[in-house]
Amino acid sequence: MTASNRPANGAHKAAIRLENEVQILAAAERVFADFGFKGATTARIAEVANVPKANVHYYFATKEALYRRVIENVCSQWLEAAMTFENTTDPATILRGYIEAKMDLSRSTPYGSRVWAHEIVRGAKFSSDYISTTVKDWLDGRVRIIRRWIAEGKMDDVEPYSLMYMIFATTQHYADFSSQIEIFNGNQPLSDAQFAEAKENVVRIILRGVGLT
Amino acid sequence: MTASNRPANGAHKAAIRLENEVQILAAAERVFADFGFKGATTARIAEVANVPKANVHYYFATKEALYRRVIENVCSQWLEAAMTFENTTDPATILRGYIEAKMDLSRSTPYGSRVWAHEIVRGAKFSSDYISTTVKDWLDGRVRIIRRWIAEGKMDDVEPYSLMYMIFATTQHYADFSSQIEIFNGNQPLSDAQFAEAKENVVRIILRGVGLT
DNA sequence: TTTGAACCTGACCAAACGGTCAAGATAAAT
DNA sequence: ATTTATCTTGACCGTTTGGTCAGGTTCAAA
Repeated sequence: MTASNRPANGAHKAAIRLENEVQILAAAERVFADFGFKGATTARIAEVANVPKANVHYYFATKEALYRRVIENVCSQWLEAAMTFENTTDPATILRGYIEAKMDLSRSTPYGSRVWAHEIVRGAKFSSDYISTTVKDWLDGRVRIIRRWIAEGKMDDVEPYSLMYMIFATTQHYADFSSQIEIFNGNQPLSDAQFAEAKENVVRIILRGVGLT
Repeated sequence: MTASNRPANGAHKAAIRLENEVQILAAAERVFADFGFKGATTARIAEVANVPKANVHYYFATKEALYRRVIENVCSQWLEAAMTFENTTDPATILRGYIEAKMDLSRSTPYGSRVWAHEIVRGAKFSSDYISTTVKDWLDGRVRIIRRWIAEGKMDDVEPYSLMYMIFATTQHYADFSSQIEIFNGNQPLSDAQFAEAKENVVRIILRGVGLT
């Protein structure tokens, strides 16, 4: 663990650790998504990650510690998707960009969203600290931006929290409830074309709904 | 209690059974909502229902059977809320009525919604049969009604499934993610006034979003 | 009053679980 | 070459869990 100026110094061991951690975290995300915190077993996570169970506990002391790491990874991914709010174009473009980014995340990485869903439905027992600080600050910032748009007459006078909750709920629904959507779609996952249409519909209804088209 | 003031015809035994079943089902709904299928324990359900654990298994053979009953109860409640679609007034009134009924259910009985959320996020393992028959038939019926409204030029040409998913997601969000909303609201549950405002905002954004105002 | 069906429950069990550990294997530092 | 630190893993353990069961109680029909 010493800082070294020799490039090859301990690089192999470090690579092993990194690769194992990544592999275990990816497996944990899938298994927690499929079974929730209590339902997921370290044995199953080890099996998916293709390592012995004892090795999971070597890299992550407890199941809870592993779970917390997964939760944090998911949330930081979402906050990145919200960078569109920093742009200085018109509200319609900004909101469209955010909704589309959120929909794309539900499509590309649904597991993380489902872990988050399990966690919140269960009462946010492990993540309430994180939500009440980092996430709340972020949300309040966006709400202020929306209030400014309303004050400037650029959009309808809607309650910004209601709007943001609608965006959260609708976009994440395509990840969290994908099994239900799949059944309604004749036991077929949404095709790329179907998903693109859904995305456009979501954007259109919300933008028009707040008077932005 | 003497035989004379007891109901005739074995009604007392039937009443005992009914009351115990109701009590256990109510407790199960709460516990499943808080912990999911795997995380919930029959011991905890028995404790909340105020009966010995063995009695839970006397009335419901397995934990899975109990869970299935809870799931079905929730869903049939939702289907009832959709009776508004049978009315013969204008689309705006019908949709408003449905959204409001769904929001009210999220407010009055959030536990059932959260059990459903756990179940679907986990992959609908126990409910896929029910969804692909009863629920799908119901949904397809509403979709046909919406398509007719569109054909008659009464509302915008939006994909009806996308619209219904948005209504599902947004209304159920207020039950399923209430712990998150509570944190964003300064660690206070939404007051009646706040919830009424949220409800009105949801109705307004969606109705305007599909061209119904 | 008798009889049998339905209800009740403390005590129990096999299986599954998160986590531990000792002993060995591998890589890095000296 | 030797030592030291990290990585690996099968075997193991105490606890929790869903479910069982025998023996008891209550109720209502005959």
